[in-house]
Amino acid sequence: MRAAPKPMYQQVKDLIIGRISSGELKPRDRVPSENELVGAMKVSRMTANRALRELTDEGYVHRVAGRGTFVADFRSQSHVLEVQNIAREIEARGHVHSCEVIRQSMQHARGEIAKALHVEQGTDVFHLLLVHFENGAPIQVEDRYVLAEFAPNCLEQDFEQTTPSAYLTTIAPLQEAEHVVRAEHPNAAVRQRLRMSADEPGLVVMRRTWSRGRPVTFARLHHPGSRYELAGHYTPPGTRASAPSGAMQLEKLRQ
Amino acid sequence: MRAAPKPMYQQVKDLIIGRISSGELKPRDRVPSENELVGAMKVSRMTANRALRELTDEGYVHRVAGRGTFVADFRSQSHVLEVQNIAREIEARGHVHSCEVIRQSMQHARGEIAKALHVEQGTDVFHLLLVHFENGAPIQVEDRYVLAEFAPNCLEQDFEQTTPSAYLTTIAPLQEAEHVVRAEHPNAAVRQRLRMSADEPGLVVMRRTWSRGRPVTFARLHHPGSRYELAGHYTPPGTRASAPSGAMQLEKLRQ
DNA sequence: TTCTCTAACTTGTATATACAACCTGGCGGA
DNA sequence: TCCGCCAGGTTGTATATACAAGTTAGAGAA
Repeated sequence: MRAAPKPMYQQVKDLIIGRISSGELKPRDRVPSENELVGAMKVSRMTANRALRELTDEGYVHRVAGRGTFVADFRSQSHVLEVQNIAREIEARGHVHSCEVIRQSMQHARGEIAKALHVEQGTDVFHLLLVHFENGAPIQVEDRYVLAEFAPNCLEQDFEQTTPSAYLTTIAPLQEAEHVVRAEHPNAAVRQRLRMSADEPGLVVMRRTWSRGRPVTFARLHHPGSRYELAGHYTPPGTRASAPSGAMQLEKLRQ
Repeated sequence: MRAAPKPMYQQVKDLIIGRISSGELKPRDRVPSENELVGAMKVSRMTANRALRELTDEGYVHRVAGRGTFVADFRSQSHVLEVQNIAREIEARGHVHSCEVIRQSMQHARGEIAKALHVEQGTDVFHLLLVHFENGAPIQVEDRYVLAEFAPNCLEQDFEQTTPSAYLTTIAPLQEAEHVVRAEHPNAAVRQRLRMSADEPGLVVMRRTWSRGRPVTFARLHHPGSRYELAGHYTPPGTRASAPSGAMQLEKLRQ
């Protein structure tokens, strides 16, 4: 059985993606121009153009006529981060975000953490426990584990200034994300940090993120049900949205 | 001020999208071939090819070499329906889905319903109230409003056989979706139908869907927190997933 | 009738070429 | 020195052409 040879435009795409995934090309770095690819890979300019254009659609790179092609800032507004950056979300509402670091330590992964990150029991991981505030009111407890190998200088970061998700995206592209949303009563420790009453339901987002083909971080995000909700708006690519800031409108509707 | 003329490939795309949105072209209908577009719109074949190729990437059409281009089945596995079809979701788990219709009536939209659907107070809407069961256990109360003008024969449907969302997608493409997820205590009526205990938190998904540029349906989906959770897996387009059925794995992780 | 093969049409890819618009650095003049 | 302009590189689009490969309908043979 012979593998069908990949089309040239796909080979060009794979080359660029490979350099980005490996870290050889970092965000804002310049990607070879169409003409350079013509010379280097012996393809026509149209083929190089198609490859770079598709990489643009897929969010890997960003092109400016007259200047060149550049590795995209990981992932400016892509789905992957849609739920992720709570600081930006709060600021977008015009409110003040602040954050308190409860724990920032190195641990050995055990049980479900090792399982979630696909590593052996005992592998080094960083454990972060933060509380995020919106205008002074606690709105999220972030309980996060990060593969130590992936983010070696995690302990030196000041997460009261930069959220973990913002920090992690500066290290490498986040390529896949998985989340599970659940309603449940938080345990006493979380409830106290979120200043929730005993019978208030909590909204928990469990989130796992991949980079370079393997899971690198796993987080449990606890929210008070009375003060937090998740909103999403999906438009098929290539359509201009017809809903004027739709999510905001729905947020106003109370049952 | 002169509007810059749109590029030809975009004009071709707009033409096809227009015919699909208007209903002139229905799912599985044949779309003009590249050569027909060359003749009809005076463009080169490469330009027609680019237009149809991008429409493929965006999920509007589906192409088969040798046969032609066809309007895609709305929306086979796109984001828009990701959360939507609970019957398929339950069957995918190998469980049995059943459904009980509590109410199926015509009403006049008032208050927040009229607001959510962007129509005048008193506009005709259908009100559906269903309970979905997984292996006999109630798992979702679906409280849905549908614009009567959009789905005139809504009262004749047997929703115990076909879920409303499956039915609605046969009428017209669902182009945009918006949802808000919230944890809250359900009211007594919902709690009773879902056989929830008094202090069990509920997971509510409020969902609004657009077709042909306007909102056509608005639904509140109530779930018992102990038996239901939302899972999502995002992969940037053009990447092959590296997580083996990732969402299923995370589902196993209990705190 | 039934089967086979071919002609015609379809998409998928690749190249060479062309022109427009945009951006930057550097040269030359004031 | 400072400013303006232009050359050359970059992307964006469009066309004409070519060949490969998948599909189908129908002609023609058995």
